[in-house]
Amino acid sequence: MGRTYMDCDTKKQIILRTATKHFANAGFDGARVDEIAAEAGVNKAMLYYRVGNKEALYEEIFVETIGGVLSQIEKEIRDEDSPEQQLTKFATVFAGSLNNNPFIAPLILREVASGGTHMNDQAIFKMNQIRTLLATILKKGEKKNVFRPSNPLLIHILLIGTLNFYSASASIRNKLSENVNKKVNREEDKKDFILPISVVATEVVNLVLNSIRINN
Amino acid sequence: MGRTYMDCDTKKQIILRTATKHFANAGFDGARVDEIAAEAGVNKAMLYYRVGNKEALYEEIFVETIGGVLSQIEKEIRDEDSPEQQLTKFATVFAGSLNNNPFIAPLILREVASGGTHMNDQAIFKMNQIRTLLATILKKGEKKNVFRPSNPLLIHILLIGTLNFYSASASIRNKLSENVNKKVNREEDKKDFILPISVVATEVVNLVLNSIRINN
Amino acid sequence: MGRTYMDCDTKKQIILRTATKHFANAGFDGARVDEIAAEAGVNKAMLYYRVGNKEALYEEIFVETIGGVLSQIEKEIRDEDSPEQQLTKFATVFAGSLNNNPFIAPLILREVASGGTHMNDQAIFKMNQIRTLLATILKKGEKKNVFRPSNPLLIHILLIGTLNFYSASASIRNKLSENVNKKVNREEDKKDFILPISVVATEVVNLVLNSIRINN
Amino acid sequence: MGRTYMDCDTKKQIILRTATKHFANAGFDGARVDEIAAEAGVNKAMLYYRVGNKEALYEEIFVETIGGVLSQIEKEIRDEDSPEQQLTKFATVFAGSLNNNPFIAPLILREVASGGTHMNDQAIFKMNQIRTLLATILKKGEKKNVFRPSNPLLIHILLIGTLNFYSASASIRNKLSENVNKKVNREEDKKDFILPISVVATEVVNLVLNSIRINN
DNA sequence: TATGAATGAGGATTCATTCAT
DNA sequence: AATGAATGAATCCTCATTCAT
Repeated sequence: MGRTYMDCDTKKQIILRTATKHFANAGFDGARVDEIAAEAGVNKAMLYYRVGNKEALYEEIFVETIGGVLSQIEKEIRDEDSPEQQLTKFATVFAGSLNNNPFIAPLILREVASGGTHMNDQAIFKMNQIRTLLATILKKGEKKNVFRPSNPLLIHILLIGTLNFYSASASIRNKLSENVNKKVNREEDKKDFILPISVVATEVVNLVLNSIRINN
Repeated sequence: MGRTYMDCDTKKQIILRTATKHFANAGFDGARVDEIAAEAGVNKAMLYYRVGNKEALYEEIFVETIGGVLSQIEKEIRDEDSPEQQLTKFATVFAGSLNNNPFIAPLILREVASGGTHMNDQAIFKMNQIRTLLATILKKGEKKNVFRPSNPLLIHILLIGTLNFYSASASIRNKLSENVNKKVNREEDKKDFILPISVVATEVVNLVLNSIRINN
Repeated sequence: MGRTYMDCDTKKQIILRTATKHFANAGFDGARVDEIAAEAGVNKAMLYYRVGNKEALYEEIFVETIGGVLSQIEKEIRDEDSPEQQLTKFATVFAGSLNNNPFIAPLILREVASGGTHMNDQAIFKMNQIRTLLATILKKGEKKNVFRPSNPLLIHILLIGTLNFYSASASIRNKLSENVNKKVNREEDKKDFILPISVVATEVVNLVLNSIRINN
Repeated sequence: MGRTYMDCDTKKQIILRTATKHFANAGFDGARVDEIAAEAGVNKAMLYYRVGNKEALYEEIFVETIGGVLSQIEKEIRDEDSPEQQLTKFATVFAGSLNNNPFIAPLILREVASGGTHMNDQAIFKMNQIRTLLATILKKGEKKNVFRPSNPLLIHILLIGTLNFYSASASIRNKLSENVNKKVNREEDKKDFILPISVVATEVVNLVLNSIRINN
């Protein structure tokens, strides 16, 4: 019956969602299969039956997570947009993803920190597609003579690194801000710590545009 | 005899150095005390005798690592330097630290990803001092009328996030570049992936300076 | 199927029985979870799966053990018995329990010696019920004018302390008797050491009765 | 120098006193050599140098403790006393020892519970001497026709078991009394729990005397 | 005599994974 | 498909004891 299929899909989705949270919060080694199964409301053996093992579970959620970001960006960027518009969208859509799903940034940061230990080919492929997408935008701008030549990787890291770091650092920034406000009780300082990520995205992309844009 | 003291210091230093590597590579949960002890060439019980436990070991190496970066920056930045010089030094010295010690960036990224789970007060304090140092440079520039008003946290994240991400992503970038070169065998692309971090630092700081510098 | 349930119960029962022996023989700190699991024929992880941890295991067997004694006494003492009969039964049934289960006395003595370090509320409650039961018998005797007023705690300790001490001291008494008989080889002395606990119970309870009984 | 010797003796005494406390409170397996050394203010290696090992330390304090009780009883009981006086003194002096040194009872109870695992020949010898002493008093009473024939071991256990149990159970009785008083708030009940051990000794010995004394 | 350092052999507990039903 | 039970291989940590000086 369709119902059974739907139930299955749903259950799998719940497992993946729960696993994403645990892997993001605790890392691959810190996450506990028991806890994931319990929180997802499925029997542990069932989880293995459906997913394979911890490694496979991780790979699945990682690809899914990165894939989500990629498809979001691809969906929003139109061919008819100007390179400048496309670059801006790249940053803001990425930031939007991080904002909607707070587990993306920790997952990426941990994976980067570990040198991609747990990334499979699919994950590498999708990460690369994101990078390629940005490079294409920049090349297109160069061709249209609206962007100066630039190092795409540098700009990629600038955007992705900054936004991921900002997104993931929310709770550390909280700690730091508490630490600050104990001593100096300036309201302005406190405000600086709670900048929305959309603003960060805009600022960073403007910085980049100011640098590579060719004005006439 | 001084030699005895030196041996002790050395042994603890070896433990800390080895632990730093393992915690950076595998994270708190992924690191194995047994492996750290074995690689450091000390008895496991000895490690506990000197350090306390895994948590304490981690805290110690984290504070030491962050403290090293901080003191390096503090040492290099002179009062007599112009705000622009100071800002540049902030970025390049930080980048230099990451370059000399490849374990700094992964440690920071993981800590950020975990929301600072394993950071003690000392660590928070030192991280905050780095942030404060940058903010002070920016404020000074504002006062001297050479910098436009800016959000210090934003610039902090921009510099720190980008550089940490770049430093830690070395091996992932390798994977991506291999992936790229399999298909398209352009030498130029390959070059883009092996940019030295000092260059990244210079580029990023120039981006920032172009944005906040007041020209006359 | 019922069989599955029975198997489970049986396995847990085996664990508890084995643990009781080890805790009685070696105390909480002296007992080894590994040995208990091995002797019970279960995997160590299984033991944790079923019981929780060493502390919980101990608490469980202690409550079970004390509970067994209590329910035995409660079962044997009838309302229609005279206070004198009830007091006698209290002592003899308690002694019978100690006789049937040689681990009760060591468990109690160790717990008393440690100040109840490992006793949970349930254990305290059950021990108290035993005490209350005796006190009730004595009060009833007073009301019926067959017992003189007495300190119930004193009589409690007299009965319980003596019987526990006697039960647990079996092997030490053996050592002492060997020691005695090496020098003086009197058969009568040897006999004194192997008095059955039921006799001890009768003697002690008669002592008490002689003291508190009101004769007409 | 005599001073050095005195210092040594003193230090050894401190070690033994501290060890007695720890072995009484935690048992042989629960006691920690580190803690004993630390609390005694001596280096752990020094403790081993002076004492040998944990086993030897335990044996030493046990013999010393039992020996103290024995010599106290021997000192107080006079040949010229009547058997009745001697029996009374036996109980009260033993109770006095337990009262002065709260570690005696737990040590004995634990040793009894473990079947004398850690008792050496000396300890057995001294415990036996206490038993012999009582038996001698009883025999003497029989010969003088003031005591009925009795089982000396039984009376020994009655006195020693009760008093040890009472002494060691102080903190458990506290727990029970708290438990009682939560529900029934009768002052009299509370009083029953804090009977001085000297009273217990008198009561028990009177019970025994009433039973074995020949009245004319 | 005195001590900080060192260690081997455990000891409690956990965890990913599989099995039996 | 689903689950409670089972397990081997760690994993962190401790502790009595010894060593080097």
